[in-house]
Amino acid sequence: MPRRQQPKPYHHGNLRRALLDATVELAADVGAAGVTLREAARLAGVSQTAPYRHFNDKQEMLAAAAEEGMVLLLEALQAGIRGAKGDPDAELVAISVAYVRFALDHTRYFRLMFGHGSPHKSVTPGLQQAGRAVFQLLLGIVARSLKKPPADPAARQAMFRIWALAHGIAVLALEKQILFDIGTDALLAATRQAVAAQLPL
Amino acid sequence: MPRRQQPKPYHHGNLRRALLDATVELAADVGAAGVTLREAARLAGVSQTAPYRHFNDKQEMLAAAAEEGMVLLLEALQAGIRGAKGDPDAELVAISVAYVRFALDHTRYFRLMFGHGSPHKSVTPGLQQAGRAVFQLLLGIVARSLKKPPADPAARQAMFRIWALAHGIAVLALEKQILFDIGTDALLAATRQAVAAQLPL
DNA sequence: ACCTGAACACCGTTCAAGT
DNA sequence: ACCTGAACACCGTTCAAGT
Repeated sequence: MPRRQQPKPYHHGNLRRALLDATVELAADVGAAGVTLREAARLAGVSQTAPYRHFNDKQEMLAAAAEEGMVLLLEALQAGIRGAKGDPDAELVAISVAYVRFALDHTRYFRLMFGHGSPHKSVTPGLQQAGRAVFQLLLGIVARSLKKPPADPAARQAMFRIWALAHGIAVLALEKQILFDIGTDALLAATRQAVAAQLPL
Repeated sequence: MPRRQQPKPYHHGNLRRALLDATVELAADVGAAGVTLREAARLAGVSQTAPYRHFNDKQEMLAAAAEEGMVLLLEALQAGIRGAKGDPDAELVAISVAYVRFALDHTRYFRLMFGHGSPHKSVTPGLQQAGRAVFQLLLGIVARSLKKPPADPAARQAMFRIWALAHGIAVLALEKQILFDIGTDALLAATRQAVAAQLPL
């Protein structure tokens, strides 16, 4: 989506939006590490210090963009489990596949959220909260699969195993640590298979 | 290990060594992203441009340090499987646990190798080769477990699942994406359990 | 309220020069 | 061979100032 080339009034109109778009754009290759406050300002057609009107510093700008990505991830995961109505084990496979698929489909956001230079979740309450929502969604399914309360240590451990599996696949795929080629379909199939092998928890 | 405060002759003696030590030191917190050529030179007690005598650029310095870490990892993995003499499945559990343990014990190296700003394996032939050796070690075990040749796609897929699992656990643990606390022993136990659940491949 | 421009202390890298 | 010092084009961030 290319941004309009307006006659450029003194007030930008929606600078915050433009800066967040620029942030995601710049994160495409290297992740948050490739994002520069000055370059984002340039893309938004604004002076180098204008971003400070909207964010206290670079970390907050990154965190705001990562938060948007986290909300997108949450929605993708929720949509993913919709197919497996009710059955927790089917939901676990579906949510894991959705996680890896999100990493492949929204690479720029995923890199921004988890790649090089990504902001710590503690930077912003909003980012932390969005991360917690994803966490809770997964934990809830695991708990139902185990028929234990979410607070149970066993549930947390099991959740961690599933998450680590999906996250590990996504990260290795994105960072090209995979020394052999593997297509999208094969990757999703591998995810399905790997998670299924963990069941029943 | 604190470096000696010598009378500082014109020629450093072992600048390359000192720079690599400084690199690992600086990577402790944030990973390679926290490494600065100038700061490494300062730690080595040398001018800002002296590192260019030993490395073509910053990436090569990072890659050289990462390569040393990769060799350490390889040795740790080899030592890890020594206990499970011969049995491939026991070796798979052992190598995965050794992988996660390395991440916890040699955090600075692991962050440097896989964390924020880590050098691409393609930067240096040495780093690429060291990475490949780790890859081959794991692939060999998986192939023996499956009783298939290492070149078989099924072996590669299975290897990828095991690696992703161990890597995912290590990464989540280090990046503190874990929103709950979990001790070292529990983490290694979770690794053991998660890998064992994948067996037989 | 919102944005600019100069300034400061940092980078990585280059290049001529010193021993 | 090995190292220095000045220089260049970049950063993030601050601060006084403009509209």
